[in-house]
Amino acid sequence: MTASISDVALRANVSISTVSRTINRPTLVNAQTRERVEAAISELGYRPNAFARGLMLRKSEMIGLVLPDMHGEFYSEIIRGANMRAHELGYSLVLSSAHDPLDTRALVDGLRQRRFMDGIAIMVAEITDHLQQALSDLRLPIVLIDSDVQGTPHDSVIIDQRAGATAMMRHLIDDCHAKRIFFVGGWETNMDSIARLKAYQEVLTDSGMPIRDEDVHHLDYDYDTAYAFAIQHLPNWKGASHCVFAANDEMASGFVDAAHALQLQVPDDIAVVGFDDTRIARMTRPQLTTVRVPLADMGATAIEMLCQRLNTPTLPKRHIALRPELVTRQSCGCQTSQ
Amino acid sequence: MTASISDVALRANVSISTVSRTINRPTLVNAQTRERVEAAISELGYRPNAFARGLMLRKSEMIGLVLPDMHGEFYSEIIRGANMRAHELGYSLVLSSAHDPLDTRALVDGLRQRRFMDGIAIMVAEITDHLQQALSDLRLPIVLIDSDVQGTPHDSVIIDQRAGATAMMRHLIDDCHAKRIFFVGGWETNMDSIARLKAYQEVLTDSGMPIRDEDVHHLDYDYDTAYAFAIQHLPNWKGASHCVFAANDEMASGFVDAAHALQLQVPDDIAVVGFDDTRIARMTRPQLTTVRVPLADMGATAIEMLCQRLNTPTLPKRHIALRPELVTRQSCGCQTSQ
DNA sequence: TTGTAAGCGTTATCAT
DNA sequence: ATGATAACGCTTACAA
Repeated sequence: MTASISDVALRANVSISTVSRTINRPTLVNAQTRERVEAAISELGYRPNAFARGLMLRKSEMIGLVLPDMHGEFYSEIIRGANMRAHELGYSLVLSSAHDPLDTRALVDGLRQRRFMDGIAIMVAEITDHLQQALSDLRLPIVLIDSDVQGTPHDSVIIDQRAGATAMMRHLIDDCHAKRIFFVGGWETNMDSIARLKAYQEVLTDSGMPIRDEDVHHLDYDYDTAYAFAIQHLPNWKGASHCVFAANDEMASGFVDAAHALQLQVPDDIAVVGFDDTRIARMTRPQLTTVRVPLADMGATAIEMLCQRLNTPTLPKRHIALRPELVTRQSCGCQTSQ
Repeated sequence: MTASISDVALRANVSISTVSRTINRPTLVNAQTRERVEAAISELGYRPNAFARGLMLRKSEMIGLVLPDMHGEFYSEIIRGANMRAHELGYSLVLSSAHDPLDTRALVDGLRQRRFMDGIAIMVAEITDHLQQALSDLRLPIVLIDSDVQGTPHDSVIIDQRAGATAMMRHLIDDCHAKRIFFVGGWETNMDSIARLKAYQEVLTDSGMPIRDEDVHHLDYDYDTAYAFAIQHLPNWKGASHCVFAANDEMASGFVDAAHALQLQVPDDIAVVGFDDTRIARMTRPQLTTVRVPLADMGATAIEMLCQRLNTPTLPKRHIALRPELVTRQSCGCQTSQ
């Protein structure tokens, strides 16, 4: 049987309060008795029982990280960042993800079963009233990740997609002297893709360039789809100072590979840029100019905000937007053309 | 304040035992009182306190997943599989990873701080005596992931690297009629790479083909390194029925891209195959023939074994080896050459 | 500086 | 079928 606090007390010839003090407020106990107690503790291999401790202290130092899905680098980077920061702050991370990204119901049910969490960092594909309700029912500190909900009663971290896409467009026009830019987005309903498209249109307008509907297309974020699409369209799109702005690196990579298959040179016959700065960006030849999205940072920030609120519940609500960063490599042509 | 069991009892005009029964063994309580209690429960929004529950039941239904690192698809797939199975079995996953993959000390300290876990699934880069000791000190059910430790007193899941590499070699020789196969491994000390090299040598020998030292090289698993290396060596390596067997997909992809840069056709001038079947394999042109490593499955299996032991502590120790699966695509040449 | 004792919210045993 | 009551292992006034 595992030793309890009274076993230690017995062995050290003190009361259990002294043992407790030795552990939690060592300065309050006489050096000699403290030594005795510490000896007893290590001899018995005693560890305080976490349940009993939690029962008194009403906290577990565990944080729930709830994600809509777990496939791919996107989520794993968030997890990595969150885990790192949680560890630094002395918290453990309890992972939980829905099977179906859109199944908020299942997600909520999972939350209701919440066991020990002091707070929850949560990312959802779609935030319904039902979910909002469920979240407040939890009566737990909550941080929303990457959900651009206006007037949410919770803290939140998002990524400033608009700023990232704008930086890319400015680079393309100002530095690469692009004359015509094709936009290849992801699913039409995808918030990120929409934000990026908006920036595309704005910068075009601001620069006095025309917005042509036929230059905007929506695919599904997939390499193969983009490759097939590119094989069809690149022959018409090619041209000096022409550029494809893909809404993620996978599609950009598909375009580059398709260009090769068509005997087109990137960036000379057609430039291609991506978004996200995943590993793929550096594994494409030429390497992709892209926008680094601070996913790990977003995870870490979410945890940090949550812990701060745990420590100071009265803190005013905060909504933090993280800025992506332009990463220029060879696929945009500005290096070769200058 | 959050409602407790006695609040419910008060409101439903019953004793706390009846409330507890209503929740845990509903059949033992009269239908009418049960209704009253259930009404009180939902009116108060009552949820049993997990700490108190854990204190009595001596279990949390939480499982620790400990990893040496969290970068990359490798770990994220393990996490994904583990999370899925844990969820299915009604457990939550508590994540924890060392900062430095080799810092077992930090890892152990983290474990000592274990709070609520019923058991732990752990993967370590290197398993020292010190760590072994720490693991037994935990006195917790443990499953080792991907650590080929002989005579470990714990359950374990590993991947049968040997079988995977052998399948690939047989395919290359029997189906693709390769005449000469170059092996490009990862770090020389990497267990996986070593196992794959061993299989390479064995199959060569079994097939009456010579083992040439100059055909075996060790790089660092990285795309860029492989690309640079390939640019140098491919001109000498090329040849009909010549093939590069890279120990992971990243390096294989580097070889393919380098071949293109050198105006070499894959697989006709030189075939290239990889290992792991990561996304990269399908994002390389031609797509990579490779070996699918069941990472998610490994994570899931680890959790499953752990839960089984939790339920039945007397179970004999088990050591499960998961078989990788050959995935033939276009880069090996067997499709075009037949 | 140390000990006593109350209480945290459950479940489980034993009466009734 | 239901209710008292004793654990579970800990923290923390309060007393000494």
